[in-house]
Amino acid sequence: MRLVIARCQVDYVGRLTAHLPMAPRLLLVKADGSVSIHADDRAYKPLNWMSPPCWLEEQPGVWTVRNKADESLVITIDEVLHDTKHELGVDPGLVKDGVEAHLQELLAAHPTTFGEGYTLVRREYMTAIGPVDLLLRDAAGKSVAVEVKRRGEIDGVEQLTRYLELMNRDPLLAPVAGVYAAQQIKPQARTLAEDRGIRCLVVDYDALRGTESTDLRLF
Amino acid sequence: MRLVIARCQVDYVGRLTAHLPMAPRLLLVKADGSVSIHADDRAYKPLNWMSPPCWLEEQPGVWTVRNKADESLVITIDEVLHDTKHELGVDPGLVKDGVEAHLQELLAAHPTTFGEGYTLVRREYMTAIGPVDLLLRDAAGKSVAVEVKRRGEIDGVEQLTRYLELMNRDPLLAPVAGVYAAQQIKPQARTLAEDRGIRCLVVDYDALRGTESTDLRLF
DNA sequence: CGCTATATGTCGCTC
DNA sequence: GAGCGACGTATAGCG
Repeated sequence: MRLVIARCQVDYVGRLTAHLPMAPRLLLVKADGSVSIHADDRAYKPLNWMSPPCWLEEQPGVWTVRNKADESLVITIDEVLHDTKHELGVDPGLVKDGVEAHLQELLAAHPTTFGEGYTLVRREYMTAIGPVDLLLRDAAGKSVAVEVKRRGEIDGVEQLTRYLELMNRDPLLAPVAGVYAAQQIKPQARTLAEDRGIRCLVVDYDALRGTESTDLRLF
Repeated sequence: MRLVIARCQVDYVGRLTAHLPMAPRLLLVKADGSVSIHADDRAYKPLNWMSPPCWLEEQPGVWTVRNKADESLVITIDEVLHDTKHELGVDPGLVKDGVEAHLQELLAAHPTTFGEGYTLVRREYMTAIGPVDLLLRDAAGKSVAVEVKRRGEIDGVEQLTRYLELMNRDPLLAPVAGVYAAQQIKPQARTLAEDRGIRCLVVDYDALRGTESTDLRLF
């Protein structure tokens, strides 16, 4: 990783055209060839950048970064204030906990969370407009489509509504009931869901994980 | 802006829980108090971060960054390999030249792109739930609502559907037809749109701009 | 490689 | 502060 502090001007031409007037900034050149330009505010977002794969051509006073799509980032350097290089190696990577995938996994493993006698048919059940998170059958054998979200907001209800509309036209599945399962459901989302006959289920992630470890202890 | 290269371990507890094992990384501390942790790849996204407003408490070997929502980032530092500070001042900021607004503008100027005899009623036609990008009338005088997007995805169809539902309740407008206009329309979005009776129109931005310059030459 | 859903999305605007 | 839409969204996962 190379760290350069320099007075520079930046011109991006690609999906849009953007220009940064001459000023001191951080230029970050990473081992994968990517380049980003940071100002002294905002943690997350660089002012400008080029994602890998891309190639940096360095000439005195002008850096040009290009990618396959012929987007370009031209960095005109007026004065270099700092320039160091550091070997970091490959990062072991981030371990996340509490994301949607894990929640879906837990619910798939414990379909009775949705009710007595519920069984799992499929995770990621494919439809023409995308995959339904969980397809279950209730005790009576009726199809139940489940949309899983960490935070239940209105767009998740829309998503499930689309799936239900489509699935209910399939005579092999219909009638299909809908359940919106999330760790937290916003009032607006709940109102819309219930108005459409979709059941809302607030899932206690820690309790579910607890069940999991209880199972592990039992067997 | 402070640049620190250090062997560190990071633990984030907040909207989710995340952990980074001990490894050398870049710690970026900005003037606004924000902190981000970068590996030697990916230009855009830090491995972990805390956005401003937030506060860094530095103790020997342990940095703790906290925000109002009581999210926390704990950085355990094993070894500091580099530590420099640089005054950058306030950035003059980015100048963008967008595409999206221009596309709407071009279509408004050339309503016959949608069909023979089409005329523009209004751009940004206000409804109770937001502005419709374009309101047109076809050759027969029937209302046509247009949603313009650079890339046509499914949420644009939902948006247009909501507008159409509302507008079709207005006796002065109804019946209102819908057109989804974009430079590119994803198959999923097309399927949903056509299923709802919404016409999809793929717009050639360059051709349209070409028409524009032809017009300019003619007059 | 292309497509789709997710994101600690972030950012900027309106209400 | 919440809600909504755009973003050069980026990025991961799967066919």
